Amino acid sequence: MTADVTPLDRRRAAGAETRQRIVAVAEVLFAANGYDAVGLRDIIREAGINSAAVHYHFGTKEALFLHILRLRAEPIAAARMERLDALRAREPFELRDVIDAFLRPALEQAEPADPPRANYAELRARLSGKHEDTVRQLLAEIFDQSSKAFLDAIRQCLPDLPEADLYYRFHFLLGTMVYTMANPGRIRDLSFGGTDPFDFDEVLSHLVPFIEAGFRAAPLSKPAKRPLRRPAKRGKP
Amino acid sequence: MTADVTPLDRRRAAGAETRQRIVAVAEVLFAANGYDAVGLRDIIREAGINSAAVHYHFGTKEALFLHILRLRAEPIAAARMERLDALRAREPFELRDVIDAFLRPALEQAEPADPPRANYAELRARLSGKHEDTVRQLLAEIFDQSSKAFLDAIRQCLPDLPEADLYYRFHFLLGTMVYTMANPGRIRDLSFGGTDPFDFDEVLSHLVPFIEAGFRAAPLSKPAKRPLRRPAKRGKP
DNA sequence: GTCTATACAGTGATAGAC
DNA sequence: GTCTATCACTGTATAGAC
Repeated sequence: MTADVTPLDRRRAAGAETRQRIVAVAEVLFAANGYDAVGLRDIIREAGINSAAVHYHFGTKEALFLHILRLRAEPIAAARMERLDALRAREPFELRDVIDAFLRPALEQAEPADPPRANYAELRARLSGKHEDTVRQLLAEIFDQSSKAFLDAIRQCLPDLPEADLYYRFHFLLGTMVYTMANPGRIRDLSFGGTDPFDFDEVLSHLVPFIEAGFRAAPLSKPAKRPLRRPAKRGKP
Repeated sequence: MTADVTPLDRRRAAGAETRQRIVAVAEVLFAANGYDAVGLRDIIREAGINSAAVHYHFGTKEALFLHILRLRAEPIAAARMERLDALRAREPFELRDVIDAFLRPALEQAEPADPPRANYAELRARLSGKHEDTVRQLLAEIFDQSSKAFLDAIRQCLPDLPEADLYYRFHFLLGTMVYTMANPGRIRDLSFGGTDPFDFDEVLSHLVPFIEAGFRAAPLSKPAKRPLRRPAKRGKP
């Protein structure tokens, strides 16, 4: 039985372990120093392997990064859907709970972990503009489904809000979220140390009411260029 | 008189022209392709000069980029102060006008120009994370004065808003602004072409009411330092 | 003072031996 | 499946012409 472990099996096992070690080392370095500041040679030194091993397992440095980014982004999308399903289970739900369900999974990840790992915000923020298109495509693939589900939920809470306003305001929601996650400590600087560096529970307690009020602002309903179409009260297409 | 033009003067004039051409070429390339995607060799080829000329005038590629960024950022800060002064000349002013005065100069720059030039949002967005600290320092130097003036103006409009809430909400304001400027066309994607790609006047007409409503939301008015800590609500053993 | 020619140490990627 | 050797390319630095 034990003799069934062939040299090939042992190599495969070693390969899988090498792969894991590359990811573990790379994600910490990327998150701490940024994509461009980390050379492949830094990764291979820390992981005790050869440069070609990275290329064998992941192809390119960019692909390695995207692999890690996906690793941290997918749980966020999943957690959002889970929370939204929980809300839908006990309708009617409140707008603020929908907003909270969307934001919390993303902000939670910024908490420090042991063993240290990257979080989505750090990775997303520290990527150079060169790979913008690839990243945008990856994130669209991961987040589009849940984003659409949340747009539906918000629309359900605000049936009188014109579609254009809904999309604009969801866009603004994304802006505050990304900026807040990408700039922890920024609030502290502005306020001369008056607020906590990054307590995601406190951030959420400020962010959710802000966004909710924004969503509840009077819609534009401007008679100008293009009269905005009424959403036609779509319940289910 | 005309004989007073020495060879040195001619060299200086030529030098200034070279400097200008470097900036003109570099800012278009940077804005279009991103910092990392543009090599110094792309710039020198397009400008018809040698690589050491760039090194002579600006020292490093990063310094050249920061020079251009400053060139586009400073007018924004100046325009903000100008608009705020105009508001203060006819007090009392409205919160929405303060917000508009802050956002409009930044968004206006995104309009296309001829000859083509970079705008602040493109430059800021397309920089890699490697130079984050340097950029943050530069932008702080440029924007801190006007930001503080606007914080004062907002505080004047909302005298009952606690300081912590003020800073948080100003931070959220920055987030929506940066994200919107950095992602023109993002709204169009979300809404399947329902809204304009980048009409800064339309964007402002949506953004200003959203932000104003956020600022006017009920403050947290938390009694203790840390009331948000749920003592032992953890359902996990 | 301004700029050209040239060289240098670093990067990510790759071919091919083992 | 893993490694050595090497590639083309990057940003930077220096010497020296004008």
